[in-house]
Amino acid sequence: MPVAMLDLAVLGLLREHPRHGYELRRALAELGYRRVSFGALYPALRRLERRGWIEASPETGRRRTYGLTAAGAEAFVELLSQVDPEESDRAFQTRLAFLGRLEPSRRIAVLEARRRALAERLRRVRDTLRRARSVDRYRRASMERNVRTAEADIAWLDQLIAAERAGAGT
Amino acid sequence: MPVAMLDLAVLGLLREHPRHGYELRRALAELGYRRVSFGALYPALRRLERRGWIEASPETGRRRTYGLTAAGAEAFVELLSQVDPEESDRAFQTRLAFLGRLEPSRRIAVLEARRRALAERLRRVRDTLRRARSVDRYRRASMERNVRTAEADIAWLDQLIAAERAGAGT
DNA sequence: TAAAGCATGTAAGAGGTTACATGATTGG
DNA sequence: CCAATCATGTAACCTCTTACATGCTTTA
Repeated sequence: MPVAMLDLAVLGLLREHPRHGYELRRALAELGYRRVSFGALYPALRRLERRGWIEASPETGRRRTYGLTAAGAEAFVELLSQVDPEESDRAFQTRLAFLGRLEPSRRIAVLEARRRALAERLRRVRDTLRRARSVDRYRRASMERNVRTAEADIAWLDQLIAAERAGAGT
Repeated sequence: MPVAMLDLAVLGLLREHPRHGYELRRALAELGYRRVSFGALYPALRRLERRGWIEASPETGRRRTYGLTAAGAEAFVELLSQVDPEESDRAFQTRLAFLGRLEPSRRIAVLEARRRALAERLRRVRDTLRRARSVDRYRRASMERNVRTAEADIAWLDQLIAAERAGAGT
């Protein structure tokens, strides 16, 4: 069950306040989503509505303004808490953007799950690098980059976890 | 026309020598693809065959062994050379894995196109960071990570480009 | 008044996922 | 002999992309 990150982002944004599709697109861009197409966004809204996670308020002019339902708020916390070990950096970034909306204990669990996943990835990448003797220099460069990036991300997560434990306020 | 990276990887691997599906899956894993599903792989082989880019040699037992055609070799170089500015790190990594198969001048063009795309990304991310005053600390942490990562990747590309210009042999 | 931006949507098609189905071969 | 691995595939479903369609409002 890989969570659709667009769904998570939409729920998270509607948790802040009701919005219509076009407005969501702008907010998503600020979250770092490079222009979500309408062919992705509007069907996603229908999907979430069908599941009872969001609902449209009476239309104001041409706009369909959606708000989060109670079930949606629950689903949001659930989706946000489930870290998939294989999830991409991009997906984790979406998760992180809404981490402040979770209770502190759940936040730490998410950060630690991500840290474990990265540590495992680092282990695998180092292993591949060790076993690969005569690989082409581009492949080697790419593997070395993977090691470097994973190390930097783990150190970064450690900082976030430490700050979280220190119980910093926003 | 966003290039399907799986297609590119398959063409690149078959350029080395003919392989059957199951074997391709193993080779893809070594390239860093976390287990490509058969429901993705076999249809991809059919697709490439339909386009005349690969062809199966007479079957050996249960295996269908595919090789690259002349048209496939041409398509491979074409696909490998076209860097999409929006392409993900993951996609670029696939491209990089086969960069050694391009002529040196094209290699540099690919690396520089990627560098330009990253520089542009960095510019945007810095801009967002500057304009974002009162963002939540997780979002800020994530933006700062983006800046750091982009800077590291640009420096890394600069090294690759310099090595390329120096005309290093494999 | 024309262009750009606001606003919502549909249709076709590509490509991916999971689950299912089949059967041979190899190793403990 | 049973489990794992080799090997190929299909079917249903999901989500995304691009392109198209419509029409209002603001600004140069």
